[in-house]
Amino acid sequence: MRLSQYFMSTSKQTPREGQSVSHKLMLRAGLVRQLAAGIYSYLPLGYRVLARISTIIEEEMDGIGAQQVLLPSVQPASLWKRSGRWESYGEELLRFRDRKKGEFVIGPTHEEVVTQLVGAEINSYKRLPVTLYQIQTKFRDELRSRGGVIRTREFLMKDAYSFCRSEEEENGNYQQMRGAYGKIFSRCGLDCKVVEADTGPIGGKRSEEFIAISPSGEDKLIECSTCGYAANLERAVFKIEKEGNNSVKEMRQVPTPGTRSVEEVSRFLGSHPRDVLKSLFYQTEKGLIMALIRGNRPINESKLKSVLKVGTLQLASHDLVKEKVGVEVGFAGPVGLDGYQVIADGGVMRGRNFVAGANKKDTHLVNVNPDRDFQATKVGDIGYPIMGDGCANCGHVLSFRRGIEVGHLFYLGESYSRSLDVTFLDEVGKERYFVTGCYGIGVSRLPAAVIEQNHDEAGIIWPKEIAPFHAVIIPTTERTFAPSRELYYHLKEAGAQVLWDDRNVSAGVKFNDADLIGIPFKIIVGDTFLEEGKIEIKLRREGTIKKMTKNKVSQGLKELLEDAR
RNA sequence: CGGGGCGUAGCGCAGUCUGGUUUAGCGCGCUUGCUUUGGGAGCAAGAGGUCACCGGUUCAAAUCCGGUCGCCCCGACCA
Repeated sequence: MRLSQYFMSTSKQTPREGQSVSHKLMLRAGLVRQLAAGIYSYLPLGYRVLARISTIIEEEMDGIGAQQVLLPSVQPASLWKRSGRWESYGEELLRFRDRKKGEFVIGPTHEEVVTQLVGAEINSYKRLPVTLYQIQTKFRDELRSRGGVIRTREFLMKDAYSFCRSEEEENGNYQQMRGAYGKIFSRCGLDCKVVEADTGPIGGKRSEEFIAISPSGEDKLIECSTCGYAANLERAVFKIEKEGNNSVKEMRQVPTPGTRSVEEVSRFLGSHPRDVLKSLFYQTEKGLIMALIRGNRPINESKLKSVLKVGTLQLASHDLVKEKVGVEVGFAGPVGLDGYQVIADGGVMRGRNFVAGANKKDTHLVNVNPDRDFQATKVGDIGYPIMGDGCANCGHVLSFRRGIEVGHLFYLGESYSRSLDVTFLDEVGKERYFVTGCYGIGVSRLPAAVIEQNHDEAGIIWPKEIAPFHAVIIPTTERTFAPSRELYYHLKEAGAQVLWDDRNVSAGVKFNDADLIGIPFKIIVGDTFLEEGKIEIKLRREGTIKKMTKNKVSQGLKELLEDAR
């Protein structure tokens, strides 16, 4: 491609919207442009990267026998009503009506469509198992998009769905898919960690995420370096620190004027936050409940939801608590609290002599002890891990990292085939529900994740498998323009993906643009060629230069593409 | 949805507090010409603006007041 004709615009300045490294670089390199909040256009350079990533995905999916399809993004509401997600998916599901007033959605995911399709086509165990996949645009009406292309409302996703005869068969499928995902991300040049994950609104029994490690990622994960346990923070289980065997003391009231937060109370009374009981009221469909946890640990609301077996959960407002319970927030506690469920974190039950609200303004209780002074309705794990917590398997101290979720594996079991009532006939002629799994990759988020892990001050450093072009030919002076042109046509004919920077600008501009857009190799035709008859190939990542005669360049490039990452 | 910020040329910004000194300015980019060309060149001449939108106050509004919309960041929520 001649650069003078290419629809590319690079910029020295970062547009105001750019915050994260990848977002800034994607805008400066002209890969994407924003059209509206969370909605992006891909320019030729950005699209080429997506196309190369898609090719890798297709190769690996085809490699494990998955078959590519294309499903509609506009889907009838009736299908979503059947699965129950018309109600449960919430505001994120974009709904609209057509001219005949029929209700539709823009698909945020495709379990309904694909399950319906397979159910209609396949009636016999003889045609199972089957895995279908597509690379297609999804729309989820996120509350807030962020990080450029990392969290958008419209995005490109690879989604695969497998239909099996048995759990065992689906397990095998899951493992194959997990292997393929590992290959895909490593070919894209990503350093990923596989973690146990929360299933979210997709549902199902078990899931794992591939997280691309990056400090600017929005997901947090914990890892154990000893036994290898790794999990998304949302899902993480952990071992709580051991407790000293303190003797139980006599409970008494103390005045604590104006100290509401755990921090204020612990400072006022000179105790550690872990010895203060954080008592929070939540509003649920089962009414108001109190969640109880030690003051140094945040509450994990999704765990709380599952302990309570409720679908929605919201921290109750100060006014509501005052009105219903008659207590000022900040002075509420479990002692003497009648008529409300108290859900206590496991850690609470092990402690002794806590500080807790006295359900009386400006007053707390000290030496509060579980069982003696209050009863928990339920005890469960409702906390997030914090620094210093140990691995649930081996007890070793856990470490914390951040990352970008790039892939997600779900073992669904029969959940969708049951809710949509699709079945096949097994070997003995019995009607059975399909055992399914679904598998996603955030395709349009991948370039951002790759850039987060592969860049320097000058710009992007594309791993060679997903680079938009392998090399850019740069004539540095007018006198080397003609030989560079000759080389360009020669390489193009040999099948190389090359850009030819035929623009009438200084060599510095060409070098800087080539670095910014991250092309792996710069093929420089300059003074060295005039003086020694040698072309230089400069490696983007390493910065090293290889010199060779003009007729060796084609072979040289081929070799470089094979060994460099 | 709660909190914070922003909206002036294609992009980045100044001007807004304290209304009039501006024909709304600067840098980058863009166009034309000449000179340049191994790491973001120089000179000269140009093009480009409903100051987000609607309404109000005023002799006078980018500037003050009210409303609306859009976008970004933190949180909540979520692949």
